[in-house]
Amino acid sequence: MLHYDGQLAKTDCAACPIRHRAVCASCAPPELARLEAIKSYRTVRAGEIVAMEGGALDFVASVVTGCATLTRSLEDGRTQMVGLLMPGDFVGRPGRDTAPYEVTAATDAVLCRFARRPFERLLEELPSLRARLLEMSLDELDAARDWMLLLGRKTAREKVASLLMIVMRRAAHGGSPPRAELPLTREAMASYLGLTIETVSRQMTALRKDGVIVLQGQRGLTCRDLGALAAEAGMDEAA
Amino acid sequence: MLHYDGQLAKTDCAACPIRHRAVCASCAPPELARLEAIKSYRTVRAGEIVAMEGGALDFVASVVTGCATLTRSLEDGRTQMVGLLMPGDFVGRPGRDTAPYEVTAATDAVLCRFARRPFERLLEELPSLRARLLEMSLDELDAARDWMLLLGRKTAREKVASLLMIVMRRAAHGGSPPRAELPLTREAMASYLGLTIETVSRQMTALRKDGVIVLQGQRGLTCRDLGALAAEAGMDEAA
DNA sequence: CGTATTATTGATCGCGCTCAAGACCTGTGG
DNA sequence: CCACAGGTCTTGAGCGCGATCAATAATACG
Repeated sequence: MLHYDGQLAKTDCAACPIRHRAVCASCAPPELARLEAIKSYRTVRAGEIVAMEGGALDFVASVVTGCATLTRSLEDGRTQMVGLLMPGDFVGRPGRDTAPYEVTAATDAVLCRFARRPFERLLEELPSLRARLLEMSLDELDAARDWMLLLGRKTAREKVASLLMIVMRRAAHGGSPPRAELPLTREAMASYLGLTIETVSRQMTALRKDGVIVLQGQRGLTCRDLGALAAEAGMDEAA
Repeated sequence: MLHYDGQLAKTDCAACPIRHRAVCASCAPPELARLEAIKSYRTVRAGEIVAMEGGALDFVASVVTGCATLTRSLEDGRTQMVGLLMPGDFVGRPGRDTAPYEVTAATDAVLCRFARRPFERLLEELPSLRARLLEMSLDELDAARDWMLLLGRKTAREKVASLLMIVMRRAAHGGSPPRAELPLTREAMASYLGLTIETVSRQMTALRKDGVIVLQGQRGLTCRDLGALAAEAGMDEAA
């Protein structure tokens, strides 16, 4: 994983690791220059709250490195993760000035931030930016709907396997056998899956004992047979 | 509820009941004319499948009257509703030609359809159309995230109360006490909530016996105290 | 080292599912 | 009018999955 601390302000967009995936992906160089003029990087530490549920959100941002989560809560403290943001993903909502959910850094992370107002103006002026944001929003919506199927109908074992599949797809360093570092604590996994920490832990143990996965320490994850994991997850094998 | 059968082809957009809410809401008259040139109405009967999961979807549409649902399924038949479309809501996904979920009419419904290709071209040419679709997609995403909190963390009683709140907000005929017709069968409610039919039925009975709601027949619903219902749902009272 | 945090494992409980029966509602035909 | 069928909804009895409560183990950090 790249570390930008210190030299971040100097990084230009052409060298950005998420140049081709983020909201700016389809901007041509002149458009990119407009965005670059209003951007600023911000490093946040694991656990840091970036925006409060119901609080002001006067910027939007792309996740450059690391991992952030969106969570919603009930008054009595029950919480549910409603978004998992990986590098390239977009935070914030143009046209609204308060956050409907809490945004938290799951790991140390770097954000590429834009003040909301100037970004909204650019959104009106740059068709490729608007088109890309629409495309990303529709992808998010599809992902949210898959997630709803998971929350509503899958068993605990299927839920855990599904999350591991998602992580392997998005965070696996290429290599054989496929390997990844879990960006989430057990608590965050439980929040994602609508389960308790204990149940997540038990299912991880069960998948390990059944030979579906191998764990290295608390975060390391290897899976020799992604097809078997997908089957446990009740997903199409189209990994 | 309005019935358009027969005279549908003649209805012009200016008289459309969803003119100010649908994807066309922010189009000026000249833009509207472009849309009007490619639209066609389609009436579907309750229960009719509009698009198959994984099947071709060569059109997009607005729901004019009635109610449609989006559902995703696991291979063994478990299904979860992932979208509930009321008048004004948008069906389909520009830029993708297969449906990632099944689209079904929950009640008799009227759709205002646009062939996908021509609609995509208009999307590129009409900024107000694109802006409105982006806004609607972001609203859908927020709604999906609320729904995820419901699926992951709410009890059966809270889930049922939440659904009744949503219906009262969106479908209640103004009047005191607030009254609405449920557009969903018990089966559809269960699919929405990630519950079984039996549990939905039991919770409806419990809410009735506790005086929170009054049922007229199988579909009629009256609620004298929306605040009490919101409290049962674990929602903010901002109805 | 000691302390705090995070993860695992065990024992028990209870909510919502399953299986089953019966009630109600609607339409059809005699 | 009733008889019957097919569907939808309600109600009951019992069970099992995942939650809860509790203790222990592993890891991180001063």
